[in-house]
Amino acid sequence: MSEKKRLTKLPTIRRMPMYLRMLTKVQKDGMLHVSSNYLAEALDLEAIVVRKDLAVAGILGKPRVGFEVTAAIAAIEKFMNFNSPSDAVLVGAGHLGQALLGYTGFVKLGLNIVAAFDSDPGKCGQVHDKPIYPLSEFSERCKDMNIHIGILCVPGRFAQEVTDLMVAAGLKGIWNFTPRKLNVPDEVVVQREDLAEGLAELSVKLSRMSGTEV
Amino acid sequence: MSEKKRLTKLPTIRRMPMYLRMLTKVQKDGMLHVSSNYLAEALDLEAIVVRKDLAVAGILGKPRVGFEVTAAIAAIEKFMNFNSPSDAVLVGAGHLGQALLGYTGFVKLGLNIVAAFDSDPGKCGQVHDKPIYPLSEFSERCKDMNIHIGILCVPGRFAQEVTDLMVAAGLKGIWNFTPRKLNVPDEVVVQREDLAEGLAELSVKLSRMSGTEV
DNA sequence: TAGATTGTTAATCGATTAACAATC
DNA sequence: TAGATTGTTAATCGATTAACAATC
Repeated sequence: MSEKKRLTKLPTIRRMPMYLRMLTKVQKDGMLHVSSNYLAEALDLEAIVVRKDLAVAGILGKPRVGFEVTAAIAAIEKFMNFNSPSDAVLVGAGHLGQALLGYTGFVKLGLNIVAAFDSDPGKCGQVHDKPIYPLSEFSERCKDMNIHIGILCVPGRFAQEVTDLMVAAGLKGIWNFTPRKLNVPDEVVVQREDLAEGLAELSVKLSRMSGTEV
Repeated sequence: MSEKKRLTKLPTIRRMPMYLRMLTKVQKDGMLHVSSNYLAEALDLEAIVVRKDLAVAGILGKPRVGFEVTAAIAAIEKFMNFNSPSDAVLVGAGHLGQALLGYTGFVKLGLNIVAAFDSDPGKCGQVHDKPIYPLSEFSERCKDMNIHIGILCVPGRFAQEVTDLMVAAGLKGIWNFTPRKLNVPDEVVVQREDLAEGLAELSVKLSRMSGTEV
């Protein structure tokens, strides 16, 4: 029903982890309620943005009181499906790969990295309590574990090759940390993560600051 | 002059590194000219977006011919100031820090990471040909080297503390890889890099794919 | 010349921001 | 009650997309 219900805009979606983090902090601090104004201040946003975003996740506040912290946390987790984490695998256990592998915060955001793969046998073994397998075992293990999400941390020149492997193993989503465009079938989702974008933004903001307009 | 000239929109700025990469590749392949259509196809964009963006960087093409590859590369590099890299330092030589330290692609984008710092003496030494100094030497070394950009890769709970150190050392831009909001004076620019945003986007796209609308 | 590809100008779309009545 | 804070509705802003004349 309501098949054509309006799709939530992406900027709002992308802000959800921020709200969740801040609400959790605020909860730890013992606050039972929080105003949009408080959250906005703490997150460098406008209060109206916070209210609109929370409304999207089904969170309504009370005038004079604000938003109930615990309920808001629960609502975001439900809305974003953070409570039923998906298992994921990572390919490319270099520094970046290991950094992601060791980051414990993803589980709270619905992502559970269960294993990594690397073509270098020397990298195989155990890192951050996560097993690293030879890439040759990729397809078999993914199917065994019923994996749907892959994290791509290999050098750019191997990006498409490993992507093909991921698609063949039945993965449905690829988090792409290489600066390459990946060719995938329509039913596979690719999320690019290109640090160069942020760097470009930073340097332009800096030159604007110092007067060297761009 | 033209102090109030229109500021280039950020989305365009963020796409510049992509164009530069693709143009460089195309150049290596021996192409002298390239059409907006070709670039769009290769980068998953619309041709009109490519043309508008390139125009912003001062690159004009010729009907029937397209854009001159070498000139376009030069124009982007000039527009983005990629040719005069800024020296930067990094704090927090964990896995993420080391990954950034080892990534050679930043120099082409105007960022030259010259050293890292870590509070753990065990981490100090040399990584990827870059020196890692004790954090206690931060301020002195930054001033000596006339550094203006800092990359923050420490655990979240140290984020503000190290930020204060950076500000005190005279840094003007901070690339923030922690999920914390940083308090800085007005004249300091902070660029957030929050992987959780991309992850949230990916998981929503995935659930949309599989019918579980969000 | 004919036609591919450009830059420009206008239209659309989507997100943010503003204004304000509702309400606890 | 008075006033802080909400949700809603409308206005603005900015980016993308569409249409098309210009031109090599």
